[in-house]
Amino acid sequence: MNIVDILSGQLQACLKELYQLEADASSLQIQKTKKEFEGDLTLVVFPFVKAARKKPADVADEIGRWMLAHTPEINRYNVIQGFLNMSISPAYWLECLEAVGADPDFGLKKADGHSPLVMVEYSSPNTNKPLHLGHVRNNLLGFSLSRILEANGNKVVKTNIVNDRGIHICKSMLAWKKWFDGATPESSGKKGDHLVGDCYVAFDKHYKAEVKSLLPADYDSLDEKAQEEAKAKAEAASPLMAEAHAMLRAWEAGDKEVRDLWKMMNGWVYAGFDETYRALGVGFDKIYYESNTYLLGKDKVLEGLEKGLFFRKEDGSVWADLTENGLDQKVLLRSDGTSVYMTQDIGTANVRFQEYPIDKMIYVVGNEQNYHFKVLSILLDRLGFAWGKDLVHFSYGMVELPEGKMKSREGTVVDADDLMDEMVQTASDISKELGKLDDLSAEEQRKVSEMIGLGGLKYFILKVDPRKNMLFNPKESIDFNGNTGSFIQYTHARICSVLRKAKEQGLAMDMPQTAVGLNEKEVALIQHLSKFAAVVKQAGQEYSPSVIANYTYELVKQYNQFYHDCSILKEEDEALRALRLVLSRNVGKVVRLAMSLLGIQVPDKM
RNA sequence: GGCCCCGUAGCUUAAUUGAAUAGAGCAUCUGACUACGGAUCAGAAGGUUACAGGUUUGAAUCCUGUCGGGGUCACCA
Repeated sequence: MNIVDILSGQLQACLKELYQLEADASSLQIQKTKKEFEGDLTLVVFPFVKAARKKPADVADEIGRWMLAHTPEINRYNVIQGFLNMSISPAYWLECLEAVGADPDFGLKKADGHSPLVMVEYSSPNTNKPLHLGHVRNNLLGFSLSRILEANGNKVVKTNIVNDRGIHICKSMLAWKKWFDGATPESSGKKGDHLVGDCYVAFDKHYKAEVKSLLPADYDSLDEKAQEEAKAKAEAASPLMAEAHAMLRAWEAGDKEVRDLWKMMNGWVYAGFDETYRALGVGFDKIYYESNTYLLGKDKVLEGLEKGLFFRKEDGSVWADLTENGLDQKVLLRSDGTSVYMTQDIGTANVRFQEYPIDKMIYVVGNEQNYHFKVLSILLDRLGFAWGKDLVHFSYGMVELPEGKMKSREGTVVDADDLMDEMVQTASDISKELGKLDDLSAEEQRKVSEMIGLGGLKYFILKVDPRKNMLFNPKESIDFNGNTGSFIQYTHARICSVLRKAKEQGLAMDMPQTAVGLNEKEVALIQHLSKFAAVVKQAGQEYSPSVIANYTYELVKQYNQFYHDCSILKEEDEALRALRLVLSRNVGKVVRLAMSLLGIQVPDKM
């Protein structure tokens, strides 16, 4: 049992006895004692001062005396103003340390028959261009989130909805037909998604040139408003765009030639995406395609219309009135009866619910769609989906670059594949320069470089609070100092090395039976270590990998301080050495576990 | 303009959701190489948490206003 739970149980009894207070566990503020004070855990007593009708320090002292008398885990206490600092007995910390090693699933909760089924949607790419840095954040968050939810005892279905239809794909298709001379991934030596992305860029280039040629001769001399109008007119008159729209209509009508081209080009893209996903280390349990689901929401909307949940305007379009929720009206079906984005999401939700008994749905989608998901939640709830009201939009901020924003038009996007290659290459270069991997085979060197390069990238992105916009600096992310993935990986590799040497020398690595004294740093380390389970739980509730990341960094930092403070292998006191080896092994175990929740591999040697 | 999010050291960022002197890393400066892996460790310096009020025993955190940045307000997805 967690020490905080033990203390909070005792404190509840204490408060009842002393002040007749019924305090629930959540109202007790137990926190780690600041390092400048003596003690391990601190109770904030201010909330009880009123009921006790005494000075804060007196209340704290009274509670402290009671706790010391009734709680074997506490061996000392001191009071500073309204803060009660309690010291935990070393025997308890040793028990904790042993518990970490003894439980093979330490910190993880297994799913059982009663576990909720959570579906996590993430990635959701368009098939007209390759994945970029923004997708990387999405994929890493979605994947890590799924792992954290699993660690909390949920059954998780990872899902991806691929936006494989629409005008943007037609643009790529049209460009390929016109200007690419039958190029294929094989013939061009390009990854399929990149080739299709090139087509898209080519369309945009030609289209822009075309629009420019359609502008009136006196365009430059017009005022701003007139320029806008002239431009809109030119865009509307563009034959290229008209052709793309014609293609979309042909696609929707099931035109064989268009569909075949569409299938071929999407096939290229999927092969390319698979490669990127594999490199990133993410995956899915179920993939939905929008070409299969984009017509589905209509029935649900019409059903809602019949029930009087929605209303029809004179022109035939169907709307939801959200004014009672403080929002405005939202269109659900166009006047020609066709679906909009929102309708599709309703349809997709319906299909998912039929295929899986979902208890909770989590959408990992950028924060520019906050409004959309607010509306979706209300609509699903109205339509009777049990999880509609509580659907989670795991909203994350944009990734910016030191040079400014990523704009696909200006070519300042960072391509996911290029980025990963670059990171791995940098990791390899630095390792070689330092001569770290000299005794490994070329194959092992490549693997380790991959782990380090990708680990740096993943950790850099995951350690930041997902809600915030973040600045990605490729150079800093591969830094080997400070709060970085490689620093954590390095420490893990060194722990492995220590354990290897201990084994070679035949040193004991079991919990000593005789009493062993613990110094401050060791206690702090064990205390932090034993917090792991609580951190995983917290991360699951907040849906935030950054909680795990920052915890792991703190643990590794503490270990390094402990490591430099003592000679583990050269220690002469056998029992103490064994204890320190156990400590090292358990830190290694927890680091490996925590990193696996982030989807980051840790090498034994690097 | 309406609504939503954000503003923390020069830079990148934490803060157990309201607690003690706001914690790290980078960069800068100083120290430690008989290294069980120095891709390390110890230390210095750097803050009126955008600003102004308010609530509270206590505010980076909650409320109001101002300024600054972003997003969103399509019969696009």
